Amino acid sequence: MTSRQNHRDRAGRGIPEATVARLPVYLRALTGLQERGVATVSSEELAAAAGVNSAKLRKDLSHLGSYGTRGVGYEVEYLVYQISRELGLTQDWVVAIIGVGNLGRALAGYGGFASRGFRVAGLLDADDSIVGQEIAGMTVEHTDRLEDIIARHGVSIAVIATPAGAAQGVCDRVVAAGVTSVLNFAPVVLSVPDGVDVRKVDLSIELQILAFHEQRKAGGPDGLASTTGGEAPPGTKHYVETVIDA
Amino acid sequence: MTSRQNHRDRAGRGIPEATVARLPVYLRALTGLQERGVATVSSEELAAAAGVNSAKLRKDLSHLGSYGTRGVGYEVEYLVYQISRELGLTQDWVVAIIGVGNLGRALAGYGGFASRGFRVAGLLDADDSIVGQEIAGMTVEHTDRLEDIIARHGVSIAVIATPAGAAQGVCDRVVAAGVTSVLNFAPVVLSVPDGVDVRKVDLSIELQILAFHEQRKAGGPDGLASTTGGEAPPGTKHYVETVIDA
DNA sequence: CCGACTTTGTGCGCGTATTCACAAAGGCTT
DNA sequence: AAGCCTTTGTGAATACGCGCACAAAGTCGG
Repeated sequence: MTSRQNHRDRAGRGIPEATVARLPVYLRALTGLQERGVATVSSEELAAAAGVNSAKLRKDLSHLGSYGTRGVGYEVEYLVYQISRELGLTQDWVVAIIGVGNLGRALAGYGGFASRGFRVAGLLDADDSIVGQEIAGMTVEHTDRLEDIIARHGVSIAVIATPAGAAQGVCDRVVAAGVTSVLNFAPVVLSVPDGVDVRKVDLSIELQILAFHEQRKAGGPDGLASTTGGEAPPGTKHYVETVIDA
Repeated sequence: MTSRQNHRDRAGRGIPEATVARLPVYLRALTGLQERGVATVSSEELAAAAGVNSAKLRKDLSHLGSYGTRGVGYEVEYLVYQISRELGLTQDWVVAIIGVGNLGRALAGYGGFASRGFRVAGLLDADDSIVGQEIAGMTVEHTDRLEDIIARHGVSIAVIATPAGAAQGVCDRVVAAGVTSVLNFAPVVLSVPDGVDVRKVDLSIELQILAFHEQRKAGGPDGLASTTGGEAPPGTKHYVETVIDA
């Protein structure tokens, strides 16, 4: 079906999502090696640095048509370039941060933006007491100007750091204004039209996943301070009134 | 092999990881419904609210032995309790935040902790100019006291928000002090002994994944401003000297 | 120039996750 | 009380990701 050439396929356009998610990790490990002056690295070493299986690493790299040298390893500088290129880091991406609360402020000051080809073109907030403030060398602007700023600077990635209630509205607006990638920090499921990518970062979810495993280590939901099997059976309307607020 | 009873298995102890990762999303959607006074919900509705396929939702819920009523749906309050219990949110988990920079401050002020059974027992930093500051109602303590605080408060989850260079050291210390769950915001791969869970939140990686897809939408790595197929062929030492710093 | 050694690239089998599609179950109407 | 209608729970098919293990490829020492 898919025209599968076996020679210089340029790895096809189909890099698995799981691989894409690991490329930034490899890249980070590689730039670390580069700074230490390492010229070549074996899949074993790089895999260890990235915390993955070496076969997985090799398969990942093979997807982007990368060339290692058998018996030697991979040339660090070349790999850095290849991965950067595949990830689109050889060009600049313009980012807008919407919502300048504690988190937005932290993001604005985050060094990881500028250093990797992401340029923050605007900080926006709906709160008049925040608009006009100087943060990380930028002046916070009002969300009224959102469409304007997106258009003028060619923003293609929006970082949403607003309260949950405002997130979907902001999302709709940035998408309507032409943004096709959204990084969402608000604890809501955003709905977007096809063709728009959303990635979610959710502290609360991560903590809950950790709590699950923590509980399991301690002996499962009925583990410790529980009765000797005499819980309220399913169906019994007896559950604790612990209400979890938003 | 695995004793698979077919009646009241209590869903076995084996909830798939992918399911666990979605339970918090369901829980959030459910508490939203609860606040709006909704008493029952169908898998279709809940799935829509959580942004997943309804069959997946039903299978997920079936794993925790949950009981819906055919022809009706699920009782919201009951599901909230079941999921909370399964995730371990019916008990409190004690958290310490290490690293009180911009991000640490934002985390300290994040409402999602207290509201869902996570109690922040300490803010710690190695910088003397930060130690002693009052943040979100807590006094920042020196990392020297880390082991002390973990032991005294029974911290089981450590949130690492230090610079990259300090993260592994801090991680080793908290693990040695008895912490078995780590939420890592530092851009490094932490290595931990078996039995310790680490989850990673990494802004920079998320952005790079978005950039990848953004680039693809624009026509792949060679898409736009590229030559008509006349790139430097692989093997040619010709790559751009764009150096990406740490 | 050759042989031994190292390391890549990948075929293959396995386990997990996702989705469809439908029978079973229960409520509700008449 | 009977049948219709809705919705769950799950078997089965498909897709995906992972890791082993090994042949192919290339280097390096003698």
